Amino acid sequence: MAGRKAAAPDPARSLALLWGSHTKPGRSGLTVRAIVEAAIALADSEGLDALSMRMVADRLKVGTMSLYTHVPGKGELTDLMFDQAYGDLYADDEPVNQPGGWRGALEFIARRNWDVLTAHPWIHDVPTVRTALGPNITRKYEIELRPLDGLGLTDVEMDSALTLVLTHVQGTARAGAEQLRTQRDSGLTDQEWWRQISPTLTTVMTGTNFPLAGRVGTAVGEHFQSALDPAHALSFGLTTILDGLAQLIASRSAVE
Amino acid sequence: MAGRKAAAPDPARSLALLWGSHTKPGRSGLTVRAIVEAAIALADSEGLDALSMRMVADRLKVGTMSLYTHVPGKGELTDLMFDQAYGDLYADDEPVNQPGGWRGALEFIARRNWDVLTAHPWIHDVPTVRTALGPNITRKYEIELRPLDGLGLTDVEMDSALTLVLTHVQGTARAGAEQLRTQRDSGLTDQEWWRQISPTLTTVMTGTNFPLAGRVGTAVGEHFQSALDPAHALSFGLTTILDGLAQLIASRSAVE
DNA sequence: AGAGTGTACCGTACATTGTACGGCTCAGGT
DNA sequence: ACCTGAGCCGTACAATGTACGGTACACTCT
Repeated sequence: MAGRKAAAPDPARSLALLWGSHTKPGRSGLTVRAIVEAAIALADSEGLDALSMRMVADRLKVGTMSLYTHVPGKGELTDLMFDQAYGDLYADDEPVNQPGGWRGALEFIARRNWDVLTAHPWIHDVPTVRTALGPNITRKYEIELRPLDGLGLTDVEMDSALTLVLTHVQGTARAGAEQLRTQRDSGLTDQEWWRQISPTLTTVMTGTNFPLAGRVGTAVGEHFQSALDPAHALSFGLTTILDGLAQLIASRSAVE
Repeated sequence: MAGRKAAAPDPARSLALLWGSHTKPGRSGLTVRAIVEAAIALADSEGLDALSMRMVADRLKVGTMSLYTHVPGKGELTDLMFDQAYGDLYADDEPVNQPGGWRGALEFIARRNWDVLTAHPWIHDVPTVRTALGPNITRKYEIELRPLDGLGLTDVEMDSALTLVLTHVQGTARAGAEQLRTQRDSGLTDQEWWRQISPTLTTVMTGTNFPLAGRVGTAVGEHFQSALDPAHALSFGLTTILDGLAQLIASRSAVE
């Protein structure tokens, strides 16, 4: 590719795009929204790498370069896709309404974020740091902070706690997505793959001595029929993190 | 690109490469090790996307296609780079020797992993699930499990606890790396960038109402001079996670 | 010494990418 | 009826991973 990275070169332009309505169609019916939706559909099934401007254009029965009338480039398009993907995260229900107080709310947040990341695994490949200012993302941040307000935490602590939970969900979901993608690409399940490399591995590892790795790795493999079980990692980590946060919150309300 | 993804098509071949010694040079002095080291050096400074087979070959004063005599493709090369990057993680010291028991050991593990990820940010872009069987990675797993053995945890719990810590470190380091890369690509610090989009943002957000997001976001921004502070996120999250693990471990030894 | 052989090396070619550039075409205003 | 501007798009280019086929060198065997 000859052009730039995936970073959007003009942040102000991106912002305007993000917050605009984009409902007026051109003379062939092309809309920013339609482009974004087509791109998301393709990315869902093919991945972000496989997503090309040509593919999006073909799906919309439009010339490739017509997309550039509505969207400055691929970077901005992925920004738009990202915000859009979080569009109806909390459309039906809110964390703050869940039973179980802040703990139940954070579990709800984790679950919903997990669902989005599972439905749109390409999100992991979007550079997100400065994109976090689209309307849906901002709204998401607002809603997710609510159950943490009024617990005695400082503002910075509220953000840290939320970030911790979201980072955990993202990391775990990413590992799961990678696992799935590898299985799909290779056409082999973890078990089949393991069986295929097993002889080579034993050959190669004779003379080495990794007793703990062997014991624990085997235990994990037998327990989950795989080297990792994302669902288990999610719940184990979440429980541990919430236990830790409970201590922080308790210490704060004790002072109060 | 015309070829396949970044996934290695032949796992057994990859394994043999990973565990081989690769010290015998060809008639132009080319070695697998030299190729991997050149690739790592380039990736460190330019990133994994910018790393191309041509660049590696140029750096080694060799024709591009000569690399393919030693390495099947780019996918396998990144696998090798990955394992190599973790080569001397614990060369001088081991987690189990640290003061502070399992807690001190996990803090040491987190710190060392953080250092590697900071030195080699491209690691975040390597698909890792099935690569985790190189000699250095296996050794790393063995060493990192040691401080968790004998605490009353099951084998699966030991793996889960370690995975939790490593996932946290990785997620946080990734966010930090993304932040740095965005700054470098755009040539703008977070503050400059914020100043640049600020007017557009206020224009666009008039009429919306996000009191919490505004309050907390502002507090975070003022506290860290940025939207996120990776070092703080690392230590906050680690403390919380270790507090949570302490409860699990205490409950196990109470039963014992 | 000479011949033969396998392997290291590499030049060229191709499909695929994002997008710059410049031309075409049509809707709406005058 | 004509002009203008914007939507649309065909072509071109630089860069990518690597398949393919050729070249040249270091051996072994006679």
